[in-house]
Amino acid sequence: MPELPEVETIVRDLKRLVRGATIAEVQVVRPDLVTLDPIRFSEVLHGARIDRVERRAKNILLHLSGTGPEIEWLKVNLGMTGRLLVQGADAPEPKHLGVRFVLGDGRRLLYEDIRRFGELSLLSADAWREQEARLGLEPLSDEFTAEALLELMRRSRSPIKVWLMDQKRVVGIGNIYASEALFHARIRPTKPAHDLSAAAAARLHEGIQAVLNQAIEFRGTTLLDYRDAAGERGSFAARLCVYGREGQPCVRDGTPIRKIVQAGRSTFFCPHCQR
DNA sequence: AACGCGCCCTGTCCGC
DNA sequence: TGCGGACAGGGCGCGT
Repeated sequence: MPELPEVETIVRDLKRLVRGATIAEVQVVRPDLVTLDPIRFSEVLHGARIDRVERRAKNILLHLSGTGPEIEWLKVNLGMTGRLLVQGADAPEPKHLGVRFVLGDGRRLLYEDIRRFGELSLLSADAWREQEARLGLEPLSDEFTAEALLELMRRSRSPIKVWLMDQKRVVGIGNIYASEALFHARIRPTKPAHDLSAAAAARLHEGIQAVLNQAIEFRGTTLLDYRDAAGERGSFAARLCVYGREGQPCVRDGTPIRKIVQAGRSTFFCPHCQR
């Protein structure tokens, strides 16, 4: 579901809405969503303060104080259908509620997840450092350059579209933005990563950043389930060039968009202008 | 080591 | 209208 732009939108919302808030009470409605024993999970968070909100890859990170020395982070991965919603005390609760955080001022921070592929985990500073070390480059950071991208791609024979979705190299790109970035760069999704030229790497670098930044501007892509922290949809879906547009004319040259399956996921591209 | 596949789960849509 | 199957934004663990 949520890729970097959607997670970034939620993180920006949460910074505004819950930074500095205390957690008065926690109820775990769906125990399979939390990594700890649900009773322990609630106990640890009781009375904690959310002092920072960050994004790394597709994870939302709440930095906590008042949890004791063992636990420093609440990491939320939204999976396909996860949502983090901030609501007033008497707003109706969502149907697929997973975890309810009652805040000090009475508002609720709610984790909802229809398919329950998401996960909430409590981590020590060391445990998070270890996980974080296995994640690839942030595509909107200064370390992500066309040269770095080219160097990383040289090591893999994977089709470039599949390669882009692997969070060990570059993070945050999922099924929608992989197709979109390749369209912008005019690169065929089936091309082996190590076959891309320096010029293609430069176009892909530009395509990735342009697509992600625009999607953030439009508060993400809502196909069906995605919502921001206020429960609102993103509006980038109307700007997608290829994703979900099989058979419709390419916005550049009118050729019908094709859909193929790679590593079990749908890929969309223009067979004429993506070579 | 790198890569492909099945699977976790619920909801929706399409063809018969 | 009902029913089976395919498919949906992610990521893990398994086998080769």
